[in-house]
Amino acid sequence: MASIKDVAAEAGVSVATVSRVLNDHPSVSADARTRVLAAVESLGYRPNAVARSLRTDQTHTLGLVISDVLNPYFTELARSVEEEARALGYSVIIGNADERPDLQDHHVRNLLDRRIDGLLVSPTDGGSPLMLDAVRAGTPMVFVDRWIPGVDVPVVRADGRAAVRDLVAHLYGLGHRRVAIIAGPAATTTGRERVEVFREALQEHGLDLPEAYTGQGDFQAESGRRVTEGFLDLAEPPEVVFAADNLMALGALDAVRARGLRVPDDIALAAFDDIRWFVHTDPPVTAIAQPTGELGRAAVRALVDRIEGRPGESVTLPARLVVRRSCGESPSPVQRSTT
Amino acid sequence: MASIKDVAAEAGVSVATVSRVLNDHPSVSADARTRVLAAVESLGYRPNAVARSLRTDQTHTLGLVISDVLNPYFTELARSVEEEARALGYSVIIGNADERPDLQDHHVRNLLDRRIDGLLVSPTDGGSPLMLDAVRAGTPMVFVDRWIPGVDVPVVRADGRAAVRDLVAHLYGLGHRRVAIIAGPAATTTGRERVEVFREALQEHGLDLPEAYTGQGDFQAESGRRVTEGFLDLAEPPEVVFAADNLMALGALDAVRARGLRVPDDIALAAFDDIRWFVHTDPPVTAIAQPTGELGRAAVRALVDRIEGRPGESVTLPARLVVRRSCGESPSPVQRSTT
DNA sequence: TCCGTCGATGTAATCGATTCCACGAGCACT
DNA sequence: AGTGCTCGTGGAATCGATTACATCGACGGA
Repeated sequence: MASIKDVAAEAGVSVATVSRVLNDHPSVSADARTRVLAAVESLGYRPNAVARSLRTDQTHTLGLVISDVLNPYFTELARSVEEEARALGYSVIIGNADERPDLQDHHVRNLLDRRIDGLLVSPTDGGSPLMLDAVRAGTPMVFVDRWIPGVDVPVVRADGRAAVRDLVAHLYGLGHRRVAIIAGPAATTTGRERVEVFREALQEHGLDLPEAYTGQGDFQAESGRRVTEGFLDLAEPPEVVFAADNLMALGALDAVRARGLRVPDDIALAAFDDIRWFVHTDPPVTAIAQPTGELGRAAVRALVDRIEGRPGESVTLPARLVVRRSCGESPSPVQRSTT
Repeated sequence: MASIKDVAAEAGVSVATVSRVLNDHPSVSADARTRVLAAVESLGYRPNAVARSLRTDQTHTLGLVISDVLNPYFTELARSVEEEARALGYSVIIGNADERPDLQDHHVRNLLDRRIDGLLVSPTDGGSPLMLDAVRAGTPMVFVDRWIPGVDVPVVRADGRAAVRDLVAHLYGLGHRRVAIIAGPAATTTGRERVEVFREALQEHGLDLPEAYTGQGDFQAESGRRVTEGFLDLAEPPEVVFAADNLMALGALDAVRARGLRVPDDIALAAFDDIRWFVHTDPPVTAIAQPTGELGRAAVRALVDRIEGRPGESVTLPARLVVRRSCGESPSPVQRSTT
């Protein structure tokens, strides 16, 4: 592959001049410029990004460590992140942690070794020493969706409080009283927070969330299935199950279907995270929708701000309830969506 | 960030010795080794992958350019690719072409500029000059799922011929005679091939696939919706629609639902690519399942073989039909799956 | 005419690693 | 004792870019 030296030789100038043309530095003659460009063209020269990065100490690359690629919420996030980054002149390297702290660390280490300019993370756990070190060392970082409390890093996330309150009101209005949750890992902020917010909202209606009705999941489908099985095995199963993410809701559907039961007649279901498929499931699933694309874009903007020396602020956007049929038919015509 | 020089100074040896320890070269004394390792530890030193790549001309990185991240088939593929690559000591950089040739070229160029060791592509079109140049220049490459005919690059893919034949037999057995397809872009091999195979299978039953019943889609949901609308507007709509991928099937479901019609009573539906959600859609969708994970792993193995100087062969694995309820109830108990 | 300035260019240092080559010490063999 | 190993080590070149600094010619003003 042709290097800058080959171009210089072909154009009959020095490598410095070639570099100046390529980075459109002002002081280069029109004549030299055209000769260099012709040489670039004829050799099919492309600058070596590795060499450039070594010299300039910039890779124009962002690292994105997401919790689970198989989760449509995160793939949509990844997509919007890449789009916005591209618009700002950056590329993105994605690492999939698969909800495993060790894999998360593997990817963070790998990305740091590659000297990415900044890191976007939705942490799977309470904060590995590795990540804390990176923050301390001054690596530009932004948390998205989930975060690590007590670390001075901007957080871009959705606030589900109002939507969860709407959901509980909806459930209450349909007559449901025995309500259960499939929680995410307690090591994650979203894992804890969604349970707390849900419990508070229930209390406002005088309902509580007993131990037996809080199942511990890990945000992946299999755990949703397992926890739901447990609920169905209880002497008095819940009337509704709220899954803290879409994959655990999928697992819950699996469990219900495996027993030959029906949603919502035998047991109702709601989920955090709305995805396109929920419109077409049997029945369509009531869910809390996050402004996923906007979150991804805001996170990139915050990170690039940090990288380029501007402040880079936290952003919180509201989530909203999308009512469908999985919790039962509304007696009154409340807001109903089919999209 | 500490460099190899800092480590050398701290350990009281030369950079050459540090490098030897790090790459466990045999001829280095036990004493020097322990001093170096201690220095590495105390400085928290991590080798700069950028510098290393520049010197060795290896990045230990594979590029993966996929057609659409929002397609669960491709995210599953991406996941298995990353897993296998990691096992073999490589990282993966994913580029999402979003079914757009220009974006595909953008990513290919970006990856080549980064001097990735090899490229895994499922091309969105018939072959951009850029990609052909890369092949000619000797970049190790492997096509996965889709390929470009006439280019000497290993192809790892599923053969859907038998499964499509099974599908047609199934449809025929259920009494369907007016059969339509939502095709993928003619510029892609899978786009063309699935139509041809389907048409051939129909002919074996004496059925044909008229022009009006072959809709042109682009593998994305919106096109599936649009084409299905067209079918439903016909004076004599088809009895079955076969979508050439899962996203177009989703779009078809959208169209059917928007008219207040039901699958399979008003119109039956089948899809290429099976995904978890198809079990829970209303109704569960009959689909052709590819061995996605195995394809991803085989593709990585073939690519790494090429990179490391071994042959690296094409692989074709069979797809299989998974019958569910979206084409109507089987009169006879044929193979039926609920998973 | 001379000097200062400016524009265009080249030389060489530099980034952080790897690796070829040279060198000295220690040891075995003759 | 001299020769020829091997082993451990350091010096320095190298990868492909960017960029500080030096140089040189032209030109304008005094």
